[in-house]
Amino acid sequence: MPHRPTGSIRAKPEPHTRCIECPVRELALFKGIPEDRLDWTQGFRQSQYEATPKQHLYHEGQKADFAFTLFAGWVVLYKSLDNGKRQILRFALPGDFLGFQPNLEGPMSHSAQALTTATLCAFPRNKLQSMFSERAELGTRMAQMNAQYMALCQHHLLGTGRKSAKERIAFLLIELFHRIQGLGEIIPSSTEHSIEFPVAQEEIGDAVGLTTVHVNRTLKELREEGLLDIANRRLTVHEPDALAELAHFDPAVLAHHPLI
Amino acid sequence: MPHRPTGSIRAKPEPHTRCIECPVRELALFKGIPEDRLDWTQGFRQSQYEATPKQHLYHEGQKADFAFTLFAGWVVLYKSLDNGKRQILRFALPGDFLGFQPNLEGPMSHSAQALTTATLCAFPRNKLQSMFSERAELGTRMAQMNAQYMALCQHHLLGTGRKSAKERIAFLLIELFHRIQGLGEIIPSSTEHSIEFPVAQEEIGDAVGLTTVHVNRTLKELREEGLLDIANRRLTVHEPDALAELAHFDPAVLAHHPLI
DNA sequence: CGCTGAGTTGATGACAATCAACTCGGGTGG
DNA sequence: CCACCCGAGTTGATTGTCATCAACTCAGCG
Repeated sequence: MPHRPTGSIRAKPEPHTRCIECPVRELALFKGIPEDRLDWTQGFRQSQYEATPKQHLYHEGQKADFAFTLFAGWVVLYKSLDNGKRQILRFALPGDFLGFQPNLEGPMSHSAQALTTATLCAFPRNKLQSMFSERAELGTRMAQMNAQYMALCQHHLLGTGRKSAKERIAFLLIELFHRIQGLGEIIPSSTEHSIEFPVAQEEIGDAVGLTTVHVNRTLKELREEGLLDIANRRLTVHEPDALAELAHFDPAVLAHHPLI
Repeated sequence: MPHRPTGSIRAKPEPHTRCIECPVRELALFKGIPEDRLDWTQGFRQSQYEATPKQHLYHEGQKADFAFTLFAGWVVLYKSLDNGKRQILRFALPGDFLGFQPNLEGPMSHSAQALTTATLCAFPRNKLQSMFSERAELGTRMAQMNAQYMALCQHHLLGTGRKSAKERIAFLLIELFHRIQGLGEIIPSSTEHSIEFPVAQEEIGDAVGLTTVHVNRTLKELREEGLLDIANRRLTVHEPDALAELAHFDPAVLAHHPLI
């Protein structure tokens, strides 16, 4: 599966959401920026984009023009091997920042692909440098967000390295369940026990390092144990506590922490 | 293997190295800070510490008093599972920053343990907050360093998820080889083809997600193929290019990139 | 109505874990 | 000084988890 480009990014038709009324602002990079400075932040925002399912935002190994704040939808970040295998690094959800890396000008270290229709706020990469130098507290905020993503990445590393198939899958599902629940009203269609879940079994496999066949069998086990159900692009978690325990998952790691 | 505390951190006897003469300053958090401001940075530095092999700097799940810049020696960062397994997240080398995470006041997300005698520069965690707000470019620098560590973490995730035992081990070894080589004269005892390597097979296993037995067999294969040798706490890489190719390793990911 | 992509199931095999025994070198204490 | 001890490394035999290959179901859709 080469995971090729499927088109380029298209600007969303006007009107664009303004920073001041942005639903995810307090989750995202501009958290803590005073309201009277939001005209400044808006100046750095090239415009809003809409991506269609399977569309790539940027490609591993190629230079990219933009970094993004995700407004709505799901995006996967992944790395590929030349034998066709891929590893999903992160499921990006609304509020997440995509595309920050040490060398802002260099080729991307990974690819980003929309899983659903996704709305994004685009920042020209060549302006990020001056954005960070003009308002240096953005650097601290970026460091904090990055540290959060790092914590997630480290949890998955622990999982793929040291947990069984069942534990890994359980961890991924309960993690995504909690992350979506944490977004609250921003994701309207979630209920106490279920969330919209536009993730195929193949993607679960690519995230936890298993084949689709084995993911399928493992999901069947979890289903038969009454822990969860996946049907119609919807994940229902019947026993969140039992699932969390099986997965060695602690919801505290997802909490939003102060720093800015 | 419970990996328990093995003592608490001891202050290094005077005199302490001053920031201005710090050998790793340009690799570390204070890169780019003008020389005439280094008295300021020094004010945040509690003091220097010396850790002995196997000693812990902080423990997963417990609060810690300090974050550190590593001066000299090797430190491993790892997470544990209650069944006794552990996953090494990163081998920290001189210049690396240890202990930054989203909630500076909360319990540590992972443990840090010295592999060799290690010299560290300690920052009280409760002062980090004000350090970042007083000189906000430190935030940007921290974000950049974190992004670098993130890239490493993602490479390892790709490895444990999608590569064979041989590829993973090859990757880890060539990565550490290049990182040490990149430190140049700071690590005097390295030569063109060999570096000091205080890493036991058990630690290699904990890093790449394999048992010591399997690490041993795989190292034997690599040795018999003439790619490398490990003996007397020293790693010799006979065929760096072949090893890098086997590992799908690109040295460019370790390059130091500008941002500050 | 047949096509397609995702999901499901079975049979088989490979890779790595596990269990167990043994070597070897460095350090310690008798 | 030597014997013993211990931790790290090495090797063999066996088991188990997950990959691979292949076939088939099923729902959605042109």
